[in-house]
Amino acid sequence: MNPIAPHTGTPGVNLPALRGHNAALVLDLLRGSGEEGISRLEIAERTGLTPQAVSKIVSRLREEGLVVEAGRRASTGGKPRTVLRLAPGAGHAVGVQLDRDALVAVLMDLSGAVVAERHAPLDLGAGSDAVLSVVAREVAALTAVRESVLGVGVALPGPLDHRSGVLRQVTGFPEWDGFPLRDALAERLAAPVVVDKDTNAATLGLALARPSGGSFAYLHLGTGLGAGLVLGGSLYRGDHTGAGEFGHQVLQLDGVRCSCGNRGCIEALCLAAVAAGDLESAARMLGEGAANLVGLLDIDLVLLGGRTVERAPEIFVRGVSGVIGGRARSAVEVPVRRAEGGGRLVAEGAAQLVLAPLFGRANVAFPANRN
Amino acid sequence: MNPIAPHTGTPGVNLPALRGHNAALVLDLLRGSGEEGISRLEIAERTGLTPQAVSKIVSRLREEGLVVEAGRRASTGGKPRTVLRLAPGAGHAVGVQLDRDALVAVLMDLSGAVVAERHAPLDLGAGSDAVLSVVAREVAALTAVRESVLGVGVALPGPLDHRSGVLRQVTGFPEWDGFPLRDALAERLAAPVVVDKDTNAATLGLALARPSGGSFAYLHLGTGLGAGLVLGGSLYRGDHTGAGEFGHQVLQLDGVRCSCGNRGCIEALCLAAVAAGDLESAARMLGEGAANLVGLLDIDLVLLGGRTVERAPEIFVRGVSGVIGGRARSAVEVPVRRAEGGGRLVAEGAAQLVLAPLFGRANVAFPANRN
DNA sequence: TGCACTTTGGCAACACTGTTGTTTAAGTAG
DNA sequence: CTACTTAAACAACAGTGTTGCCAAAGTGCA
Repeated sequence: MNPIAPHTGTPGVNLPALRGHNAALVLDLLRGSGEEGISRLEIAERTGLTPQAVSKIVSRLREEGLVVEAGRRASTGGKPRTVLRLAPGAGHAVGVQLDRDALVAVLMDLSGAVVAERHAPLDLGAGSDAVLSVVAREVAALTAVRESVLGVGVALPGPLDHRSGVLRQVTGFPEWDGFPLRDALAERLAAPVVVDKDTNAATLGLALARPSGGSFAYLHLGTGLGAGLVLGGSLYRGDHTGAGEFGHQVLQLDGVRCSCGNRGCIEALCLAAVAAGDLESAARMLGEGAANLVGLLDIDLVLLGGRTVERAPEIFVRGVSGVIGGRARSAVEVPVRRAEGGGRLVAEGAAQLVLAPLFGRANVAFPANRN
Repeated sequence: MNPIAPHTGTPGVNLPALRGHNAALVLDLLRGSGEEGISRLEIAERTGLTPQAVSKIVSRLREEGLVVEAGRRASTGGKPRTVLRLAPGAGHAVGVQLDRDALVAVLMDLSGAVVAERHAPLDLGAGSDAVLSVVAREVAALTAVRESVLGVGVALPGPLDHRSGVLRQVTGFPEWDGFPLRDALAERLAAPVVVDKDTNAATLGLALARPSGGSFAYLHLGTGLGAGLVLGGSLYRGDHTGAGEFGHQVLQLDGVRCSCGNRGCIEALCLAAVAAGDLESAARMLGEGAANLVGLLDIDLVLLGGRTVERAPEIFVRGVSGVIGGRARSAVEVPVRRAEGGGRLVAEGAAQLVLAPLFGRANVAFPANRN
């Protein structure tokens, strides 16, 4: 790829791009292997590259300090395999979740482990300057001692364009409409910044916690209802970062009026049931929407999260699972589970917005990717 | 990629794979340029490859007979650009549509033009032997004089696994359940065969008719209701070839009973309205489902097709467009159009199942891809 | 008609990729 | 201690796109 004259259309691949791709692949396998580690030959088997190619790639990564040898496996009759692991301290990313009334920030190492965490109150309606100041303060506090901070990922509710990092109208806070959050923060922090929707960030975090490949949906039921989609192993944002508009799916043509102006939106139905204290009913309606989605996208797995789900996870898991199982047009059963991660899910995902490109796990254009 | 020991996980890329990728990219641009052609420098601009790299690639493709020079552009003050075109006769593919009562087969050249066409009656319930005989006869008639037939694509209704080419229970014809159509046909025809759902084939055909990139949905309303999805420029089949199950999306929780056992499926609602002669109402309900899908997947464009739509295209386009426009939560308008192609859409798409891999436009594993 | 200039595209040398063939390292088994 | 097995590195290699340079083929103006 020519970095000077940007091309249109599908990119051609040259040797540096090839090298980067394979290196990212190896790093991703190392990341996925976690504490256990992985040997060169296992990497070769999983990538289809020759052992010698893997040796060369690993050798380069070791020189860069991203990979370390960590013991050996038991012998199977010959020389034992050398275990490789990601050098966790080689890089860090900050993830920030901006919510209506609170901020959560984490410092994450390359392996995905959270090494520091901060919480602060926030008033998203207090104006951009005030909000940016809080963010800058918390980020500074997290990165005070650390070097090698690769960038800052920011996740927040509401529609936005993750490529340009410009917000659209955040629900309830019209003053943010058109605000170039990414560039403003990047200048203030003097670090690369990536911005995305909170559901997308959470979903990315969940995606990276699983082996690559496969498809799942993350349904988030809190003060609103949204979804994140992972299709074929990678986060699907849509062409305008608008994918995952799950809450305003119409489930009842002549149903109750929703704040969006339509009738019978699943969000309105669900939240009405929650307000009435009927969580079982809310779970079943969520299940109907989930079943629509599962059928449409041929999805393997449904994960549930959000404050309302956390109030009674078993009820929601059982309810959603029941409806999907009842529809079951395919032979394969689709498991429904509660999303792990709890209150830090979004902030962790935000940090992964920065790390994911290193592992070839993001379609996000990340400014630090110049090489 | 090592062709002997198949790997698991994301594939590593080596020089042959890189070469193949870039060659496919160039071929796809040539295909997309159609009659007009495209010059080496334009290819370089669109791929980001250097002009010299494009020259080398084009030179190889010309040696293989896939590309020819065809005149020159007007000069802009210097040596005029040489126009390149795909050599249409360099290869052909056969596309076969199997429907409940009829067969349509086309012979397509590399450029996507149909050079021959056959229609025949068919009884899909007459048993595999009888059906295969009809297919073999029609394919033989089409390929009698031609050489260079790259393979045969077959599209038919009902669920199946496109990777293995094994049918599942075709609606209304339980005797096909588990039949290995791809392998059986490949043996009988002594040619590579690819099998896919009819909606997927039609959608692939539509996708190849547009510039690469972008997302759209093709909604097919005939005796049933299905959808094909193109996300980020490539056909999305889902992990088990089950994506596009649009018809059994529930739109009315307490609605009329559907043949699938549920209540309020959009297919049941639409077809009931059609049966009652109320096409406007059917169009609006189709629109509600389409709007759900557009929001969920952030889609750019909706194409409508199928026998029922063809009865009154304007009504459906207007009805669906009205509902989507009314929901419009994003700033961008989503156009709704009738799918071009008419009765040959599926058969043409079936042929494209064979051709698409040459242009890097398919995630389908095609046996002829050994290199 | 001739000359300067612009633009396209090929040729040659090059840097660097993963691959192949071979060797060394580091174990187990008898 | 020897024979065998397995892992990983070393060396030579084929082949990719890139770079630098030059020939080809036009336009435009004196």
